[in-house]
Amino acid sequence: MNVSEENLLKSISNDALLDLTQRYGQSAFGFGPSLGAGSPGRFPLTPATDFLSGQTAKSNESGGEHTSDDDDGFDSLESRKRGSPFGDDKPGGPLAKKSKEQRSLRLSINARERRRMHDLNDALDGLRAVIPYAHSPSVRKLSKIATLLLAKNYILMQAQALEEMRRLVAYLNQGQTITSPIPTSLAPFGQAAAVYPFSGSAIATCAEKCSTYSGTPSSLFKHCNDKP
DNA sequence: TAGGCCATCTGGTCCT
DNA sequence: AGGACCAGATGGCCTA
Repeated sequence: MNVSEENLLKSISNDALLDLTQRYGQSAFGFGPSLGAGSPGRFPLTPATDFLSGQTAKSNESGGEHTSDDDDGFDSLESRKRGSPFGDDKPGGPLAKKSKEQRSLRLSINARERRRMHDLNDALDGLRAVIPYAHSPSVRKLSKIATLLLAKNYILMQAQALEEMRRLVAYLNQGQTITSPIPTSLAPFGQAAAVYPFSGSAIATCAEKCSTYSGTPSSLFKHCNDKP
């Protein structure tokens, strides 16, 4: 991945954070409105434990979700519905010339693989559910690769936010007081503005970001219906 | 219509 | 031996 793509993901994740903040409020991120009156929504802290527990719950769900679809009936049905590229249940298919035992084994392996991929997709859906991005019907579902890249960026940003908070706590523990509102030049929050490279209006449109990173040949903008 | 994304099948490899 | 994992191939669907 090149540098511009990383910048792009940074912009997407920050936009997504703002989107969630606006729709669900700061309480959705695990801290109250009293923190940082001068920068509302700038530091959406999600406790790592919550994030992890949410994933675990989803993982358990998906684990027991597909325990009954490993029969051949499901196999054929799904193959037809999705459009099996090999048509293995047709008379002229590749499995037709194999013995009944081999065919049965192959169908069993196919069903297992299908179930495995479904579990993987369930896990990806769980990841999409906890990643802050626009979940509205007008926005296309994140692709698999975009989901993974965005999740990575989100984790990095959360780690950075946590580090900033630690620094702020350490700063406060030194016995110094901070007047309200917190000046943007204050060290712990100074980097927040650097992370979010767009206007101070706190609502950066997709169009704004697309124009900012217009030189980036990336398919990740496909979810954006607001291109300039 | 081309390209992106996806689901599925398949054979190979590794692990238990 | 059986299951998990992986990558390649293939075809369907959707969008620009």
